[in-house]
Amino acid sequence: MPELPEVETVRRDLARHLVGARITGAEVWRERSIRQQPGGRAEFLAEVSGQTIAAVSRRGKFLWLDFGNGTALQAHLGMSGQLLVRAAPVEHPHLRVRLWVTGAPDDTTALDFVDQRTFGHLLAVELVETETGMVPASLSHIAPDALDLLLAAGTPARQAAVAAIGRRGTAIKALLLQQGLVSGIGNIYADEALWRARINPQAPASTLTEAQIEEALTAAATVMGESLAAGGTSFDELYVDALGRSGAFQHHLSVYGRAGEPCPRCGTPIAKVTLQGRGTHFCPACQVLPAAAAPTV
DNA sequence: ACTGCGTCCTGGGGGC
DNA sequence: TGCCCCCAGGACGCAG
Repeated sequence: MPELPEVETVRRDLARHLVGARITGAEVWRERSIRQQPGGRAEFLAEVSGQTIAAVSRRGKFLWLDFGNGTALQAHLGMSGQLLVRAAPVEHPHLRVRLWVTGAPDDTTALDFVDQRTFGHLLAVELVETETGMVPASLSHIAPDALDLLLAAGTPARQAAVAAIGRRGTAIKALLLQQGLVSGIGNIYADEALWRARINPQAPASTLTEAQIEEALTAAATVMGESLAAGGTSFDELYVDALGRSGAFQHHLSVYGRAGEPCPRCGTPIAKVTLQGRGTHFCPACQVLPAAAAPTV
């Protein structure tokens, strides 16, 4: 499942293979993959055709091909989306959209959007100016991402994120997943970050200290940084980079997908519960609920 | 305003 | 062997 490290890996690949290229045309096989385009297929084709890719940018799990003229092609990979650069057309059962390009830095002639579960999407958008640069207008509600917040430790943006989280009575894990508070964290890295910070995922954020919330954010940024260095996490074929290569960080996960296995820190079997509809992994011994949040029986 | 659940979608895997 | 049901989850919509 692509989260920040996986999306950033893809972004870097796309920047290397596509900056300077011009989109000559597009084919849409699955209308659902461009479902957010108000004018549908015709508008999508008109907006991307003829555009030159000036840069590839990212915020959280969203990335966009910046056309350098105030417009862009936004992409979200959802659960199973892949953006694959091709030297020649490749058949794929889950190919949803193909962009044809010319003038790439190498032999790339196509960018394929492959998406088995179709939770991802492409959307031609306009960019708006923000304090962090030009971003798609459709993403103005998406917060700065976790890696930005790490770099900005101690700054007002980070303090604001910590305060906004600490005000809420919701389980800390659910808040880490809310892209409007801090972006880029998904189910895997939320579990990993909270294990590293020794915080119970079900703990209401308002029962945590400011230092604990800081630690959760720092842990999220740290684990995602490590994953980025390993090319991301690939559980199956659903995540690969833009050249189709798998990542390696799945071998370094401490709790996610390891229910019943010993906690790497204390040996206690890792527990798995459902929290707001999401599989949640934690060590019941290392990650105890704060007394203030303990259930009153 | 905040909270939490349902919905979308597909293929793989478990169970019978 | 075959079939059916459940499961995975990011973002958003909606009800309470």
